[in-house]
Amino acid sequence: MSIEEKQKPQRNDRVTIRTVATHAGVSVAAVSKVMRNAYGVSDALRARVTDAIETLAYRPSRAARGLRGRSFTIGVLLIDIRNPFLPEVIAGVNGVLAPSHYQAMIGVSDARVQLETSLIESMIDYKMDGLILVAPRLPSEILATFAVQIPIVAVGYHDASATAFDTVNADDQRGAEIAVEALLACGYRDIEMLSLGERQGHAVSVVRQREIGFRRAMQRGGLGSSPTISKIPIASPKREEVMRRFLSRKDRPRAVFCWSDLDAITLLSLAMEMGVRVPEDLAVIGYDNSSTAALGLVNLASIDQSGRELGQVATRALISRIEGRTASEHIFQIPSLVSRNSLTRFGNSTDR
Amino acid sequence: MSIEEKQKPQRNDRVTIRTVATHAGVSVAAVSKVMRNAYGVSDALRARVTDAIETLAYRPSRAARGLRGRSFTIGVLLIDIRNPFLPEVIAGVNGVLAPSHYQAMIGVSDARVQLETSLIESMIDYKMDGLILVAPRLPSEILATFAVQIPIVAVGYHDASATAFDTVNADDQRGAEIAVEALLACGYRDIEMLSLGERQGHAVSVVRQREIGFRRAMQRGGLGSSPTISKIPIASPKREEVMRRFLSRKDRPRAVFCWSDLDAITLLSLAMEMGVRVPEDLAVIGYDNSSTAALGLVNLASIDQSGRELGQVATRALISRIEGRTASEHIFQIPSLVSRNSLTRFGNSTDR
DNA sequence: GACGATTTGTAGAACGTTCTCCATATAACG
DNA sequence: CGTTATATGGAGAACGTTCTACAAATCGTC
Repeated sequence: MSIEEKQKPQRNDRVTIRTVATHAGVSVAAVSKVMRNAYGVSDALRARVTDAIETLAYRPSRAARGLRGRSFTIGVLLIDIRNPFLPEVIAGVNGVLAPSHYQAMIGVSDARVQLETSLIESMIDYKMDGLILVAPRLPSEILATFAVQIPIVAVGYHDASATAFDTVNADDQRGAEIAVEALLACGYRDIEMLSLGERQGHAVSVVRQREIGFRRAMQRGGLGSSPTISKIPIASPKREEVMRRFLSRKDRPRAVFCWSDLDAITLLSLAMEMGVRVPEDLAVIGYDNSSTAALGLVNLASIDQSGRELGQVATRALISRIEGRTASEHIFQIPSLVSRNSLTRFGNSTDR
Repeated sequence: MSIEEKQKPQRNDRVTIRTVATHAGVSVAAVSKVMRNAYGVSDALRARVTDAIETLAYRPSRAARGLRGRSFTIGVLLIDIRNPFLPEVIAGVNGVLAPSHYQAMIGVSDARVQLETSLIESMIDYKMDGLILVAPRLPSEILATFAVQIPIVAVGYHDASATAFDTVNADDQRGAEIAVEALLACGYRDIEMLSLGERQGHAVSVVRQREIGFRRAMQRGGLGSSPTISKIPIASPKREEVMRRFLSRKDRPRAVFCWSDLDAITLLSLAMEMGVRVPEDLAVIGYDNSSTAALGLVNLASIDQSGRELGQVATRALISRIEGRTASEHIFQIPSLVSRNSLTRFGNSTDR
């Protein structure tokens, strides 16, 4: 006896392309032609078939489609679903896809390379039409092998030399520069970056790019050739502990640039608890301009990189690639500063 | 000429079950049997096939599997990806699924019934093995028709009388009661609820359930038979305006229960901006115990309903249903109160 | 050593599409 | 009217699995 024993009570007679064909009194091929609006269909035939489709409420099986042709599905891979920046990207993707006949299916890899690989493989095995990978961890060579099998657009993945797939990025180096420039403009000289302590941090990741931008801007501002970059672990318990230690350091810098709002907001919160005044004692600037940062309660200055727009652009690129483009594209968006109270006390006296 | 013209440059010779069979010197059926670990396979054969699979790095096509048998994929449908509660549910689902051979594919309906329907249909058409619907908008009868075609577990959908599908819920009525009881215990008598202004708010939705619980607890506390419930629109611009108006009402209540942290946090923020002190002028209690609520900066009391746990339970229920259970199950979790400064000033004087 | 029972492996028909030929029917043209 | 082009519809072979039926081999058992 196998474990896989299953009963099938519901002999749910599905409406297939054959049902439609019979009902309309035409061949299966004819129906298929109408569905794909292929060449060689008279108006009369089309009308008849369309009618039958309507009355039978026929939907082509995606599984069967995938087996033979295209499935009209695009796969989206997210590293993480907790970071509020990622949902923004999804919103952008869905926005562009909504009026089309494409649909998005999302996989979440939780930053595990193993799972990331298997999800990408699954999406290929489903014969999806294309993939949008948001901040993937896999090295470029691996992505290239996948890209042979399926059109791929990588978002938040800095590899402008990739020829097999497209990339869509905000200019993270520039974003970090803008942050530093803003801090400099406020007169701060003693600046540190709080970055992400990744294990396999590869150069293509947005975090590393921001570090590069940070270093360059600091140098350009004449603040030494190797400014301090502290790493915050992503795991929860140690994370707060490290931040607390940072805040109570007696050589704590006057201003800090965080790689993400996620960290910046936690930092703000801990600062308040520990009696470190922001921005009087410590100026903070984040990255992503998440909706939480915009709250009056939080009031965190941040670098805006419109995830929604990134999602839109990536989707359009993917569709154009699905439709035949083969030369790779590497698109850049320019981020911008959103100044708020965590940077410097402004004119409007919202009492915090 | 059709629009659908596509070139196929990559004749990427896929490793199929046939390749494996040839390589191992056995029949296709034999390989299939090993894959499904079905009855009637000798150890020798199994070893040979497993070897071949290994060396060829064979992965069965999900599309083809879907066409004939099961696809080992379960679909998850989210109304919304912005509400940080939803990602928690996903985390729970992924946690349970990770060690199994199942994978989750997520669709986001953005609360549009149209899109919700078409995503569910797609998932069925992909021959996914089961569906987890998180707070679906579709009426129960419609879900029942879908449930005939595919195992379904609905999360955050109060219909204990459904026989065709399972439901997994936190007891939202009880949650609201707990919130009111907490406010009563603090001595507040003048309590209002800020609920969600849904268009097609149906009785099965969590929001309506919380309203019911709110009403009952208020009555039980002797605070009138029809306590005030204000509706906050979900659309962004009007939303803040309505909240501001609420805050500046001169008959503003002493305490307020928000249907979601999402609203509660915005309210807290606007209150600060407008000089309404929390909790001295207004006590606030939210729902979901999101990570933002836990921030010292926000310090919002909230009802905890562990989305992660909900996701886990739902996934286990779904798997058991996929594996043959037919009687429907309706599972309840009991939410709990997380008390914080927005409710009443506590002993620990974190200066806010 | 004959005969049923059991174990092990295979052939081949689905599943629901797409899409490449073909076979007509009709139009155009000299 | 014959010939060629063009427009329209259909047959049927994939696609990569699963799974039922069946054949062959092995094992007891009397």
